Amino acid sequence: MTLDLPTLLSLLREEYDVNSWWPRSSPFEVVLGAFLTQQTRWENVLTVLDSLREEGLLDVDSLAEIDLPTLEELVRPAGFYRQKAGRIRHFARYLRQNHDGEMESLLAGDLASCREELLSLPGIGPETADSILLFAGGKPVFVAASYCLRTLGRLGISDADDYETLRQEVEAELGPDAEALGDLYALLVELAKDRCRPRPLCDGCLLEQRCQIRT
DNA sequence: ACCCAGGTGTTTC
DNA sequence: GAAACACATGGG
Repeated sequence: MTLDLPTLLSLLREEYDVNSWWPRSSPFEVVLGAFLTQQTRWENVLTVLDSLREEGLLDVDSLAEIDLPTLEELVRPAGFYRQKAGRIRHFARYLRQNHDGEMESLLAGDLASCREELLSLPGIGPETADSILLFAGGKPVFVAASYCLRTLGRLGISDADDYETLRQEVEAELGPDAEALGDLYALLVELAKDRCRPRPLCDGCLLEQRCQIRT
């Protein structure tokens, strides 16, 4: 029996919980999380988001106006703090300058132009752009992270070898269903975190975790 | 002490 | 063009 994407999705939904992924945060907060989580554990991101919230800085104007050294100190627990602080402040300033500080405005256009605009900003690459489109904008895109590429490859579900190919493949197979696309991405990451625990996903289809597999 | 994490940008062959 | 490197803290 071979596994298709909808089947894998329902199997993973039985195994893992995905409710912790951006639990109805504001779109702007999703953006902050998307920057902060780059190459960083989510627990460390929460530390930063919590302290920003505590300081009352979790809004566009505050972060557009904050002085850099202060923001750097707040971002420090999430690593790469100088880069991330600068990029976050730049995003806040850009949003205020070009979209009246409203994420709804940034996310208003068609998918392709939104994506292009996000990708033009410093610190936003494919994964961050698609995370924002999906989790802040509710747009039906798949975040084809390296985890997804590797895991779907190992399962024999996809032979895509680059980000764009896998993204389009999955979007074509699951259809424009933002919830399904988001769950699949989140669940594949949960699966990857749950390393070194071989797990039968279906008859004759054992997913060995990536004990020695590098991302 | 070493390896990795919900990547991106720059430099180098 | 791809590969290699820089960015950096925190937890296993």
